[in-house]
Amino acid sequence: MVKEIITEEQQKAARYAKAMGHPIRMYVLELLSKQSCCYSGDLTEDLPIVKSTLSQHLKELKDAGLIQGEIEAPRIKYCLNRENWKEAQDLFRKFLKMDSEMPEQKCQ
Amino acid sequence: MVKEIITEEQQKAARYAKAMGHPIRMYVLELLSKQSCCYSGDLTEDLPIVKSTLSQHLKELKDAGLIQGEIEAPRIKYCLNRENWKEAQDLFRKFLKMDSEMPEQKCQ
DNA sequence: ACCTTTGTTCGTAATTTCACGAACTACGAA
DNA sequence: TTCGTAGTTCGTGAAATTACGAACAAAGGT
Repeated sequence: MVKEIITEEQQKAARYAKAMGHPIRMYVLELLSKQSCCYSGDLTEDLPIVKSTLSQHLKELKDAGLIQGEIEAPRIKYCLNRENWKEAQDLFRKFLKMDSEMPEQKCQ
Repeated sequence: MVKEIITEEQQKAARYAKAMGHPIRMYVLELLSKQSCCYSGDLTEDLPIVKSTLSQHLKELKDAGLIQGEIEAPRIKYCLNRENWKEAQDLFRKFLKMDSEMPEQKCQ
């Protein structure tokens, strides 16, 4: 689906971006970046989706490595996966910084 | 598909993230953030996809507002859409900065 | 043991994404 | 005007995404 000219970093950044590519997931990430943790139940109360759909979104974030769940019976406590969150931050920062202020560069 | 608790900014950020959510598109964006413009033909030579597929990816980036094409017959010159690129940068910067260094915050 | 709460998994359906090749369009050059 | 180059659009599948409700699993409280 890709090739060697596409770097490992681009692959990773795309993976994270994809996980961030939905308003619900963006909302969850932003919440978790502000308040350290949350429970699925609290989210379903605020969000316009049923719990099973939310569960899928959380799974996507989990699969992408951006969040992690910790059992705290009978609930599950969700937090950011700090390690990967940092990696995503670094990747995006690098990516975003990339062109900050460029006059007129070569065109091809 | 969403609701009011999800902010306009989150919607926008998610839209940009979605467009960035594929290695090919990430590659193109990174290239354009480095070299100001490129042509589709140059890309197809390097990338492992045929031109019609590339055209679709470019269209997605265009629809998301991240790039723009300018006719330069017989080719089309692609550049970043500076205005929206800046908006995306700001949105992500804001988002990424959000938790930079937090000790231990309230959990719900 | 049984019930309640919490969240996941399953089944389903509609939509979107991704990729390809073929056909088409636009435009400059011969 | 005909030809070649550059890129888009169309048609087609396969796969992934999004969403829902129903059923299920886990664990604490009664």
